[in-house]
Amino acid sequence: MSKQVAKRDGSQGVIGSLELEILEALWLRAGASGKEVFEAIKRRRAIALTTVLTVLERLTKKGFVRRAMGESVYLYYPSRSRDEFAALVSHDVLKGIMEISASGACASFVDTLANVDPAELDRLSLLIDKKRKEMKSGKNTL
Amino acid sequence: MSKQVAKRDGSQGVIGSLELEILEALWLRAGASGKEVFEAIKRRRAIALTTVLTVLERLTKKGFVRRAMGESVYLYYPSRSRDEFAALVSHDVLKGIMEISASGACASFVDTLANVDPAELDRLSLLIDKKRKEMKSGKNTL
DNA sequence: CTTGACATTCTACACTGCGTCGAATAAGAT
DNA sequence: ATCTTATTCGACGCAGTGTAGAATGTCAAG
Repeated sequence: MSKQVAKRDGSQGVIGSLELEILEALWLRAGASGKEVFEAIKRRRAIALTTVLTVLERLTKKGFVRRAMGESVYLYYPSRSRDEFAALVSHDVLKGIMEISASGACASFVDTLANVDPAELDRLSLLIDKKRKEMKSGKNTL
Repeated sequence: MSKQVAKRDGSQGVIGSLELEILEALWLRAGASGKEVFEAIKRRRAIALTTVLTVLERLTKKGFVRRAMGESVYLYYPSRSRDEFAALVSHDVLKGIMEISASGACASFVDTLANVDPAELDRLSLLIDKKRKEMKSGKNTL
């Protein structure tokens, strides 16, 4: 139902902060054990091992993390690269926002990108051009 | 703490589906009474008047809607245009996603935009150019 | 002044996602 | 068997959202 910026109704509103923290840890250290991830997070703040394990499990259930038995303990791997992950989680929310107002979304996107990583503006331009060509040629095949 | 795609911890994960539905109603019909909004929503699905009123109040509290006394009943107005709203709610989530991976966010953005509103791609190009100029000139003033 | 009709506010329940863990259980090592 | 470490279960709390009935306020007709 309704546009997709919305939470509830199946769309899962991005991701939680600890989940992300843990993903970051795994991107740095793929193939870490639960305990290792725990140690990494613990360095920054108080947290219990089981908390980390629980979240690791939830991430696995969501498909963002994959688990495999190591020599003696389970090891966790991010199942998507940073880029893939970012693209994936942004898709729904982006779509929802664009359906409200594509131009508003664009404005906000450019502003934010200019703040976060100005150099990326150039690459964005190239991406757009590439996309346009892609669409033009695609049109004939449809 | 941590990046801002996350919910909880202050970032408010976009917006709910009914909230959005009601905002849409107000964008079409600014200055509607609670009852009128209710009628509009009711046309599409079963819902109680008080539900609509409650959400209208929450939206008011969040600053997305403003209320003023009409001749005999309160009237509700969107306090931001579609565009403004879209830009606003996208800002945080965009920032969070870009901090994970700007290039992933860009890729997803272009793809999604191409799907939702291809014509907007051109305008996005222009926006980027404009932004770049703006930044070049701004640099000297800093 | 009393009664109704309508408008607005209060209060509250349910459900979900996420952060948070302790307790229970399993699997080895000694 | 027992001690240790790894993994799983089950729970709690909290916030945001959808949901709406009950209570209260307001005002005009009788």
